[in-house]
Amino acid sequence: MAKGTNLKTAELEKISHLEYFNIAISVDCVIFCYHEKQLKVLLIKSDLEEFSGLYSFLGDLVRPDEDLDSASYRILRERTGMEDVYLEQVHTFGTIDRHPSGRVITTAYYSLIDVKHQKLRITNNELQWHAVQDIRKMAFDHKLILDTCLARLREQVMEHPVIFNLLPEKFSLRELQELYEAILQVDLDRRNFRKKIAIKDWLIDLNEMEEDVPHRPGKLYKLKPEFKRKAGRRKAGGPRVAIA
Amino acid sequence: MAKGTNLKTAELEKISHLEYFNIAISVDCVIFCYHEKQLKVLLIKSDLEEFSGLYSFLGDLVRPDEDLDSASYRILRERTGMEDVYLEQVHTFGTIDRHPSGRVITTAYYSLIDVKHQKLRITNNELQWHAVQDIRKMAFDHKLILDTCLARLREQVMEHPVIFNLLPEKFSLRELQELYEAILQVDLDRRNFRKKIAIKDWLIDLNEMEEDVPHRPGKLYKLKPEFKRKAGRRKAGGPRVAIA
DNA sequence: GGGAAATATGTACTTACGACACATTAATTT
DNA sequence: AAATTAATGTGTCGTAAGTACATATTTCCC
Repeated sequence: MAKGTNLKTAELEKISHLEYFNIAISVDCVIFCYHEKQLKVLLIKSDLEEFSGLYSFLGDLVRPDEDLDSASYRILRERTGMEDVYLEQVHTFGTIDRHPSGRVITTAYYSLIDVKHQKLRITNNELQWHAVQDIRKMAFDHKLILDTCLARLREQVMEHPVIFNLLPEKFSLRELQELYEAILQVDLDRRNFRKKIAIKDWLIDLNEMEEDVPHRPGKLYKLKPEFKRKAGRRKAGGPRVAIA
Repeated sequence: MAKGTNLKTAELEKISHLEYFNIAISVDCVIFCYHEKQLKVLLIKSDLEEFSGLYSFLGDLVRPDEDLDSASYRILRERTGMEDVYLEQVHTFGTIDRHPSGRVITTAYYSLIDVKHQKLRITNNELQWHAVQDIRKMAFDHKLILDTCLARLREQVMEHPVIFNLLPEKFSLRELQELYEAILQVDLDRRNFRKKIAIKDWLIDLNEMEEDVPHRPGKLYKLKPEFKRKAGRRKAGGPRVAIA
């Protein structure tokens, strides 16, 4: 009987027998961007017959010689050309029947990227951005993965300055507010919104103005460098004691 | 090239070749209890030479015919005799070198149990409860797992009524407060604490008193049934809009 | 130059948070 | 049985944050 993950010799022998370990492990990347006032994710059309016409997230099997986190970075790099992205593990999905071709356990990561970033290159033209709101069905259990990542994103956005990874370096407060509204699916009062952002003290006023907007331009801001967290093991940080 | 988790025939063939999939997957259970005014976890002494004298969490390899979640339930059932426990997935740890005997990716779950529960049976006398505060080093990367689960527990405890899984059915407000203090490692003001608990409206006043306490007994309460969440896929729930 | 459409800003009300002190009860000791 | 001890139980006030709400200003466009 196995005792913890303390694999004894007997158990190690099992590793060399396929029947005991025919579980594959993959990672799936839920890549969010913000475009045309909508929160979108990067999807690819499934090539399995079972899921014809449905889309799935980008994923791949984890290689024996790479860390789990590295696998998700690799996928991002290979598919988007971007190097320095916000990426966070969300949840691992492991029901027996989630993959029609066999037992595959997958770890989902979510990523936030600036869709206008210079380095972004979607080479594969089977890849498409889909507005989160419009997605009803997906291949595999990917709709569940999407919902789980969305819930996590909403939690994170309430507490941490991660949202800025979806925006270009310089942005206006209107853009920022519209992004919050797109993610949280609520309307926010402009004055209260600005008050709270001011209190957070996350932003630097660039003393520059928007350009090419059809009406009066707003001021541009950027995130203070100390709040830029790309990959994010969430800091354990002392609890703010609000009890419960 | 693999495309998502859409395994093509070519990729499925890889599944039948061990060299591509010699990654084992396990689950580890971080089982918390509350005893003698301390938050404790259930540990077992590692039987690997590399980790002699160190302790690890209970874990086991995931079987091909069980869900990932089921594997953690199985371990809990086998090791504690308990059936209906609070259990939640926390994080998956997948660095290459985390297990000295080979590539093992593990998904950590945390569990909250009432140490005085009638059904609790720790049969194996190699299993011991250790106060979280006293734990310095552990086998594998289990100290990291502990810290991650502790951080998650602290987050959860601030927002959701999960803490009651650590207490017996009936408890006093003092016990509840001491438990919050043990988990969050802070001192709480009794009056403010009671005020907030009252606002939450989680409790039923049983109109009973503590017994066998060395001084004035306090009133006993129990959690309202509608807040009892055993296994907890966290409800996605609409965001409370506090912006950011 | 006038109109349209956006930016920018402040106040009053309400609710939550945090610090803080004293009377009451029951068990224990004298 | 009276006094002591150690806990339970409760309320107020000042401060900070959250919410609702209206008007003046700037720039673009015609």
